[in-house]
Amino acid sequence: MHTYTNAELAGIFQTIADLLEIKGENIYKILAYRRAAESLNNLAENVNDVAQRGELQAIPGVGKAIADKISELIDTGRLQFLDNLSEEVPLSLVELLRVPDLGPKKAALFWKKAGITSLPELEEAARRGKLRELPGVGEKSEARILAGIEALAHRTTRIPLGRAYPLGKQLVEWLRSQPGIASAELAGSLRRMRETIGDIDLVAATENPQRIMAAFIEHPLVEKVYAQGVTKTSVELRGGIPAQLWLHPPAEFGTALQYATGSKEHSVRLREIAQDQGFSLSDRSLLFPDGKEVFLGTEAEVYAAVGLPWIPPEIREDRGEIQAAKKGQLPDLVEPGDILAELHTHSTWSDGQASIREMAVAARERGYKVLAITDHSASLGIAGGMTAEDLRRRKVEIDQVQAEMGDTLQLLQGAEVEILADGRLDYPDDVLAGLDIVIASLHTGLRQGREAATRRVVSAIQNPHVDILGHPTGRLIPEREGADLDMEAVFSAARQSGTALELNANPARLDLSDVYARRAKELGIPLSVNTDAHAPDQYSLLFYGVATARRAWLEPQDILNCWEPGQLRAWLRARGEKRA
DNA sequence: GCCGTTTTCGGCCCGACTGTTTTCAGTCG
Repeated sequence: MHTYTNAELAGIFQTIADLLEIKGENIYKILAYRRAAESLNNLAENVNDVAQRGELQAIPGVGKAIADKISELIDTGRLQFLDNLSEEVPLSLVELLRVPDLGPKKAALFWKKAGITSLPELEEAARRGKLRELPGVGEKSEARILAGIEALAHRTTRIPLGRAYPLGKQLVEWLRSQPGIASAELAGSLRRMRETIGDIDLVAATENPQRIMAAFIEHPLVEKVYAQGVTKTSVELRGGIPAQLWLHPPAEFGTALQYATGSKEHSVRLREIAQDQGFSLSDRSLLFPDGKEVFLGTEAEVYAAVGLPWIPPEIREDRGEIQAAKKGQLPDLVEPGDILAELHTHSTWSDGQASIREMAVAARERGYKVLAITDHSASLGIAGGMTAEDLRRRKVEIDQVQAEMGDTLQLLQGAEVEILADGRLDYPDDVLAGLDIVIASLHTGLRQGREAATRRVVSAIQNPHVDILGHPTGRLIPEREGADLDMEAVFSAARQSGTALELNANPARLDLSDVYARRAKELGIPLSVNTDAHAPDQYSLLFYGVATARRAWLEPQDILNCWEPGQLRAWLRARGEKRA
């Protein structure tokens, strides 16, 4: 019995798809492997559990053949099919596909005609000018490949949302300010608000693309121009972030924006529906068999054309949104304005940079009705954690600020208490009982094994004083994976005790992830979207948390922070009474 | 290889751009 994470299995099937593609296998077979891999990545439940129940074929895109392969991997830790395949096609060829503009056909060519099987060999051949001797490869291609290899070496794979979004927004606003631009929007994974993005996609509507493109490549953020066309231009921004701008006439803006937003999988589904209804859908238009072409200026018209309501970009991932839209059952997604409470903040009593009063005033200005001050507990020395005595003194200050705020803002006495290495909490129960709200979080010992880490988190969840599990996995994007947790065990414990799970809004965390948060919702576990603000300006990070909550299909009733103060206090009180 | 209120067999999305080409193949999103 071998255990794999969903991502590991997905990676194996992606590799199989890559190898088959280099081999020149039927494209639809390859797509089937890719679809199965994508599906595994989107699966919130661990695939080992699904396998144990014998329900692998219930996973979308997994049929008998792939289900058998998953079972073989879990049973034996190996896959005969892959072993045989890699005898035929060297595994190391897969890394060539990471080079931009180098696909399976070129990889096969380099391998068969020049004996190249790895990235270093490819680089060497390109340097010596050997590639240009091959059919269909010229000097330009050779230079591009060399440049691509160099770019790979110093590119941080995917870009965190928090880094890309401000840049994207700046460019969109610049576009909108240009004369002759009818509209401009973010597109791609950035508009869908994925936690990391590959490049910044922009779409704008204009009748004068030449002039806009010319101005775009002169923008101060643009460092390099990869490719420039009339409808599409690819550039690299300062800091090595790739960006693309598509320009379309205003009449085509709807189809263009839909197309550029994706996801690819979502758009494939839309096109299938269009095909069924007897027309084809492209980024330009709807095309009917009699040659009639229909242009659509808004996305809503595109969706209406295939008989669907407009679908919010954040859920366009082919994770059931098309089916839900067909049935008129799209979720009523949470919006920033629905958030009435911030339940995870720090003040100068631990590692925050602002006083309780400053945090409270700023919260009131944002229109919040409830603010919890949740400073760190003592053992987190690096963050100036508070002793029980500190808590008593802080209470006096919170009470003072509360008196100043009157009934405009309700302050909650809280703490973010460490979950210690052995699973105990950093404050004794009688101290926890004296607080209005308790968040329990992991900050240390994240490299413990799966069993120990899970036991730790589960025991914190089961402590009746704990209301919210803070940033549950402890991951940091992009550099740290987070604790290796058996998430199903965590969910099951949370469901049983009614403990809420946090969706930490900091773009470096976004923890729980969209996939896990959606799973939690499905299980009826309450979620709490918080910024973990250490200063008033960090309240604005809420935007990223809400976006991720939307990706998780969360509605206001699923989130503590959207509840009216009375309902929230009643929930906290009820948990308090259960403790007593 | 997957999948089905048309189907268990025969489909499976579409177009732009680039480079190396005299009409197209490969890559990308």
